Amino acid sequence: MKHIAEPTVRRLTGYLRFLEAFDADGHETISSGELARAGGTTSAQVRKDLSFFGSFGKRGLGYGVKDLIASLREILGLDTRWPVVIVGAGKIGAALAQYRGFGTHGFDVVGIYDTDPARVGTHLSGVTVRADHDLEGDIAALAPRIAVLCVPGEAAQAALDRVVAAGIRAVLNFAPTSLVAPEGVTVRAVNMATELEVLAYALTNEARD
Amino acid sequence: MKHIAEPTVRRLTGYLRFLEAFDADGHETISSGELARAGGTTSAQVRKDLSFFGSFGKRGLGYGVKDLIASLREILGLDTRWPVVIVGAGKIGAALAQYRGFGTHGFDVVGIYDTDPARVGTHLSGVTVRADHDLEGDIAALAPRIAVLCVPGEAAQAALDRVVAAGIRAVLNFAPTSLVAPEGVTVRAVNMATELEVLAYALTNEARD
DNA sequence: AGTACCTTGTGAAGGATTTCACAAGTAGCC
DNA sequence: GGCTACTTGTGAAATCCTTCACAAGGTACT
Repeated sequence: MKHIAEPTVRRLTGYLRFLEAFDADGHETISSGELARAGGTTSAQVRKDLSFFGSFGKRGLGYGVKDLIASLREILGLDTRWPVVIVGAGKIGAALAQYRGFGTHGFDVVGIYDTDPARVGTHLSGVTVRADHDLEGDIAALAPRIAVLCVPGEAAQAALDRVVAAGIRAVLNFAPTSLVAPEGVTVRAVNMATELEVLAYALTNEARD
Repeated sequence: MKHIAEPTVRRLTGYLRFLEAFDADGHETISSGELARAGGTTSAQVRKDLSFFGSFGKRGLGYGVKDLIASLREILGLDTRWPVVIVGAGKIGAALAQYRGFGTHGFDVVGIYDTDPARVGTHLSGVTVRADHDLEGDIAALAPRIAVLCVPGEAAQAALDRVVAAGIRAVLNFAPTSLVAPEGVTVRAVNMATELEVLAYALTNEARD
């Protein structure tokens, strides 16, 4: 498969989310134009995005909602469940562990780790916080594919190095630090400070009229 | 000013964050190459990014760390403080209201709103949760420039419409829904589900070797 | 003052992504 | 069956973004 641009993948996830709601509303088919309006893009973009993976619609009719949902799930790799470990049981880590949307989207929290002895042993909706030195052994045993880093910025690079050494190849980083990862490891960052700063820039510089 | 690409702005925030740490370590100057390594890009990219806004370095020497921090703060609009309202005092909204990094990055939470009477009146590190019908009046009185939406997906579009009608032009959306906003309003989304799905895609399709 | 060595700033080239525009396919109706 | 109306899928064009490559400017040292 040719390499697909990240913005494309990101849009596909948006289409999927909208389609699920659209399906729940009882709609049978949808056109690229409707999908575009919901996803904040254009109909040509929608069709191009999908065309990288095949041909899913019927000319004159549009796309079958349920079919397209199934196709997108398969494309995105969501036709299977993904075990996830959370590193760091502070405010963010604890909130994530209890977030139910995790499970409903196909991701299972199989472990959460912290260095603070006061947190180890506490329960967060079904998962028990374990000591951080259990991390490597648990990764070997439970084979999670994704690690979510919820540690302070100073500790983030070290945490990344540990999970990568233990075999993890995909990381979601909540620490406000940019991390360097070896080839073959995908790291994505969720960073409120960055988003707020982009907004501040927009307000400062892109004032219209 | 010519329009600046969003990836550029995003990288600038990363440079700023790294420079602050680099400054705290006592460094006086930095080269585009060092900045590039920290930001996961190339030296040419760093120089090009900065060149859109002027010329900040000394040939042969690099950039003065403190000078560049000041320049970036000004470029990004962070040389002033930004009042922010949070809509929704559930788990995420409450966590954000208590998040201290908000303030240290130049953003002040001036109000937090919820529809649930059980939450109204509770205190979250210095800010009292107010009833959602106070939102419009408070926006008029306190003139926040940014709204952070922490409401459930179903309520997000309505919340956006309300803050936009009240005069807000920049919105950070934590709800897992893509929102449509009128021209001139910048909306950014923070969405863990999307990021996890991008990781699932990467693991599924971009396996190397 | 001259030489060696660095690093910036930037046009130009290259590559990637988005938009355009239209042929081709499908349904519905008379 | 023929006509109309609609929508997809996709090369080609246009736009946007990144990388290249090098002149120009600066320091340090002899």
